[in-house]
Amino acid sequence: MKKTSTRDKLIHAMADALQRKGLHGVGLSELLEIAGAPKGSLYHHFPGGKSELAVAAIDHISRHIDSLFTQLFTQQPDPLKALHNWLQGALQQLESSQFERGCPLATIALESGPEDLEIRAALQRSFTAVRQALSVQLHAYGYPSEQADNLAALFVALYEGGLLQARVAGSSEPLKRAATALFNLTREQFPGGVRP
Amino acid sequence: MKKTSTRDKLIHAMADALQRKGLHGVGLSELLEIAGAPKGSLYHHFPGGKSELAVAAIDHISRHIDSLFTQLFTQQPDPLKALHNWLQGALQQLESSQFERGCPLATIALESGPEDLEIRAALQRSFTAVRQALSVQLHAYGYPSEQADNLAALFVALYEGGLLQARVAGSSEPLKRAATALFNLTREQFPGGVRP
DNA sequence: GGCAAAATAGACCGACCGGTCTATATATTT
DNA sequence: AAATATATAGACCGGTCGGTCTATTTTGCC
Repeated sequence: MKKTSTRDKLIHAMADALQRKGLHGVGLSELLEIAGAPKGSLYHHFPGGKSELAVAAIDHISRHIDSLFTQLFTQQPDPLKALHNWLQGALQQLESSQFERGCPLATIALESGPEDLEIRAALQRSFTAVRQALSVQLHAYGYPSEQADNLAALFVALYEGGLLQARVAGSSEPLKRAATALFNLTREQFPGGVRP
Repeated sequence: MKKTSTRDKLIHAMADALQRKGLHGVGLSELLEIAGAPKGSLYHHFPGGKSELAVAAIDHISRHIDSLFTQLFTQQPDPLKALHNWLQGALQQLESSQFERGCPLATIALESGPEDLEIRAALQRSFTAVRQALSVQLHAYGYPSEQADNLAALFVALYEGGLLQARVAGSSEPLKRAATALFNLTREQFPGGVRP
């Protein structure tokens, strides 16, 4: 019953590879084998080759994050708690993959150079959107927009930096510790959990 | 007057490449050209090839960070201010390189898989040492050791996640915002700048 | 000076890289 | 059914990858 188009299978294969090993870490042959597609299909759907596929995968991931956020913030209106849930989810994914699957965009973000114009543009869009979405929620929660922007950047940094550390450590401890520190700080800012 | 040994030139070339493009992003030929050395020298000094050189570079970088820390914490006994200086330095390096030079260990940290045993071990050592050094300073400053550990992990996350965001954005703003948010939070914890 | 160890030098190798190209099959449209 | 666009299929290519190997030069030591 799976009607997954070849195009989508390619995008998924690339997205998965990006999360696990990054752009330079996967070869086309590996990608094609996973997707179960021949080379012709790749260059039919993505004439720009590997990097065009990467851009498509980044966009796909970005949309996924977006829908995940709306889901999280709907289930849990307190954005700090929603953010906590977000980190929990990321952590679980990391653990259940033996610390292989971190942030799906981080590796290619660091691998890409200024010459990778479109990849960089896609990444920039995605990260900006994430910070924006977070900031909106924090602002609605009561933070002045300047503070909300700052806090949004800090949360993304916590996510990226925490996952990176956890991956290297082969343990969730660093991310848990960093998250605890940040949540304690924000909690102390609003003692009793009441917002200003 | 330069007495730099070939071995050191190779390590430096690799360290620089790791910071700019990561392990998969550089070829041996490029490395050798930068170092001004032939292939024979590489495999003479590092029989394990590229990855052994990478380990040596990671260790080198780790030692560098270590000495940078002792310097920073000596100049500025208040660890929060020292940490601020640390971020300032990283930011300046990032800016003055057109956002090419971020954390020298982050890219390879994300690229490496569990199969890269020694690289992972070297990275783990290095990150653990950094957190440890930070924690010690925070503890000496008055934080209970548990909190100090947590805060150390958070600061490293801020550094890694902030640099990553700044790199993608092509702007220091995300890191500056994240840092501002964190320093405001820690400042509010000790109103007036006095510790508990 | 003579000799061994260390280091430099680079030709060479097979494997794999991303990418191109032609041929065939499958829908879609008329 | 014929014609046309869309998609699949994979052989093939030049270039580069990391790595090996032999030859030569430089260094340190007696």
